Amino acid sequence: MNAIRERRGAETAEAGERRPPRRPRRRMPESRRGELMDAAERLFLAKGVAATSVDDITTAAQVAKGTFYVYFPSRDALLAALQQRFVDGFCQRVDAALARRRTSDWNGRLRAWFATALDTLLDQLVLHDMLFHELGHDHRDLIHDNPVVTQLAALVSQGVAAGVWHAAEPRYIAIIMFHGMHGLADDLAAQAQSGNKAARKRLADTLFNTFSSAMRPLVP
Amino acid sequence: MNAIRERRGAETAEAGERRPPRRPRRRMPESRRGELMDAAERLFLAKGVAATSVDDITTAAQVAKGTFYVYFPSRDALLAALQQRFVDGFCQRVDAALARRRTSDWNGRLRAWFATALDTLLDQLVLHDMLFHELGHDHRDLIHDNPVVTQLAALVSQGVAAGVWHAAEPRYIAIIMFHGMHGLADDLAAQAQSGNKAARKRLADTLFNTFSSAMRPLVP
Amino acid sequence: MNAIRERRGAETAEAGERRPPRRPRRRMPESRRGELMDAAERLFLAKGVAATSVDDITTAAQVAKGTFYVYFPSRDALLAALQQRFVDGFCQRVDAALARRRTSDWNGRLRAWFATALDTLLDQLVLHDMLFHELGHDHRDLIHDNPVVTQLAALVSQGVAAGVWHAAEPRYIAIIMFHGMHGLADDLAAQAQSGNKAARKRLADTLFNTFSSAMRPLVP
Amino acid sequence: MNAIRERRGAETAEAGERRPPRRPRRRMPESRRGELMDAAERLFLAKGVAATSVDDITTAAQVAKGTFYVYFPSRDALLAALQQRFVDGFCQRVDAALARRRTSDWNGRLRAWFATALDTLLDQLVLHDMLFHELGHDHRDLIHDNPVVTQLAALVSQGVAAGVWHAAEPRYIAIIMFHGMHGLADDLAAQAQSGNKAARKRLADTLFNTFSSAMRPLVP
DNA sequence: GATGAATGAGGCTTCATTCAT
DNA sequence: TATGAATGAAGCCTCATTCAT
Repeated sequence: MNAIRERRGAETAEAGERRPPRRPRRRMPESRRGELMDAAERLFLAKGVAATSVDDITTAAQVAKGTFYVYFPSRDALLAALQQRFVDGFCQRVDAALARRRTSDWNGRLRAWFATALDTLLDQLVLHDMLFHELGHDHRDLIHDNPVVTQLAALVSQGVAAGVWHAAEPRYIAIIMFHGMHGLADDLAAQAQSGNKAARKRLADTLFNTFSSAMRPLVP
Repeated sequence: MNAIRERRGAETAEAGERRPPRRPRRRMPESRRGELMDAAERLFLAKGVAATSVDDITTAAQVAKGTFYVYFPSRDALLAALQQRFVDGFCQRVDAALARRRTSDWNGRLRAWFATALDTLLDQLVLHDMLFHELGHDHRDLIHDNPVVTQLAALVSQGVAAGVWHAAEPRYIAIIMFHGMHGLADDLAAQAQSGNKAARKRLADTLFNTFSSAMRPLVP
Repeated sequence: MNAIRERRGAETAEAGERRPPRRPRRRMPESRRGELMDAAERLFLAKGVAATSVDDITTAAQVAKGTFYVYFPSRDALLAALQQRFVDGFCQRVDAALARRRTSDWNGRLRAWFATALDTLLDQLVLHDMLFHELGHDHRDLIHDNPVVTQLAALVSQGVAAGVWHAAEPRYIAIIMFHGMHGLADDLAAQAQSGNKAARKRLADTLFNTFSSAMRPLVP
Repeated sequence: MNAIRERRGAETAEAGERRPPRRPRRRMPESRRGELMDAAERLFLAKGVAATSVDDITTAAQVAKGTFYVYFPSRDALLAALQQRFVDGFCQRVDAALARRRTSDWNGRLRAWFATALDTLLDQLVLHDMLFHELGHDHRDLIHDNPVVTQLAALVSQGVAAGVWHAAEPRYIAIIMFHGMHGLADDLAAQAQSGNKAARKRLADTLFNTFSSAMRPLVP
């Protein structure tokens, strides 16, 4: 706080015309917090994280600027909340997909992994990039020390243990898979084809073929 | 690239009461632009792209603020120049490495590609990330329409044409290779092992084995 | 700095209509700094320190808001500068007045001290109060560990040593004198009579009589 | 006055993720107003008037923010109430002390005035300064048109009328006394000696001696 | 070419106060 | 009475960029 600059409101008052009536408040308590996050996500997508101000967000969410700070201590806190929400959603979707296959169906699960991850990512690729690339380094660990990579590495290890795959370094393979998948998704998006289902299938197939081939045991 | 330079201290001049008049420096005016780029690169590395102002850059480069705009039309233009410089350097190194192998030595060239790319990237991974991740979306096309990927795709295609490899989608494979390599590099860096030569070798081997295995022709 | 919120100017650009021509800058270099201090002083006097914003100040000084921060690192820094200027001026005036009397003219010098201090204070009493009362405690030491009090205490001590006055605690007396004088000045100002020369004289007389009487040696 | 109270810790509740619902407290509603004043006083002392928000106060008083406005029309009103409470307490203490002396014991009463005023002030000097210096000018009239000064002036006048003292301008003398006493109190506090009983006595003696000497009738 | 004072459009936060419940 | 979510006006400060010298 400043040395002086006494609390406002007092001397600012001057004339008696105290603030005009505001528009109705206290709408349905449908989580103002979630509404702010949604609005922010929409704007980030539309004009970029950097170009979106708190003002933009509150305007879009139809609340007063000050309301933002009722729900988030700072603009950065919103970013973090959005990231967490993204990762949680991603993991949930992939988990669910894998859970629908039998444990012993190794190739089926690997194929499902690629297909679901690709789908999930492409469905909100731009959002993902906004959230995780436009951020400082510190925040990107979420994607590096990723539960997703860990999960994938486990799948590979188990397949290797089961004798269906060969891989000297399961974790490395998992990383290559994850980032390879990511690169393809980016590429598709760069061609404005993220929505192209056939293209997605082709990508998933390429990934599956590439890695199942790469992990083909030497002695069949 | 000469990212490593004098390092004239932290340059944070504490804001003295009255700054002494800067002696008119009569260096080769040719070098000014490069000096600004070097200073910027140093600062970006040290405190991040977003946190570095034009003022910081000119102060570090020991020129007046206005001078910046003599050499760059805008702050963003400097960023672009830095990116270009990075990509050029990367390509040069990889090109040189490949050029040392016989054209027919496909596996040798692929192995060389991985090893060199990994080395080059790891040598300046932080800079790379600053330059290509902390940027708005518009600027990241450099990485998508990447000369590096194109070059790699060509290598794969030629190998396929020569009958030594099998790949239904050479470009996709190239993308997977590039991003897989990238992911491993990031991972190594995340473990603060970027300088570990043995680890680098292991990574390059994994990449080579994975993809040469993935591209193994069905009928040998 | 924020995690993101990339430097402005870039994406804010949007349309090509880059900032409109500004009004002529680079006026006479008649110390913009001093002009800002003067403007601030005027406003502080008129509406109070707390109620005066940086914006008000720059508007009054006819410079852009940003210009303020070219000359002062913060609003508080301006306050400090203003205080220093005030104390310096006060001391100078009183010193000059005392210097015009012979050293041996003890009563003359005491009388001169009261008259000059009262005058100086009353001439800018409101300013003084703004500057030193509306401030946090830390800043008020300027008035406590005051060069003025010290100087006054010295005068008393010397008079005592010379045998013309009696005072067991010269420093205490000096403090009482200083604050008593201050209280009378405040009182006069509270009656909107700060400009009343006759009243000032009466006050100075009262002070002189009171204290010369209080310090009358027991054995004349 | 009950400035010293429970002292429930620093009250800075760290802003937890979700605040637990405050249990509806059913205290004597009568005490609420006083509790708010006490909390405010504690906070003002601890962090300054300007740095203390209504929110801080209600949090410390363990009531909802809105409750504040049930008891005070504005933040300023609280300040005024606090000032009034202070002045009342001061006068009461001094009155009580004077009442213990015989009316005709002029010097005894003057001495008692100095001693009591000094004690009272020093006991809560910081609070006094917060309340009366950190305020805008408008509010400081309480100290100018001071009941304390008025009371003191009356004492002097009566003493003069009784022929025991000489003073051309009783009111001026009273002002000088009051502010001189104040200055000495500040000085003692500035040396962190407010609690030093011996020092207080010395100050009171100095004041009494100074002024009884100053008011010594010319013809004894 | 160089310079650096000046600009002014924002950005982020804070907080006194209101009012539906 | 009591509550606390919501408000929105202001405030301070940053910084890319311009331009007279």
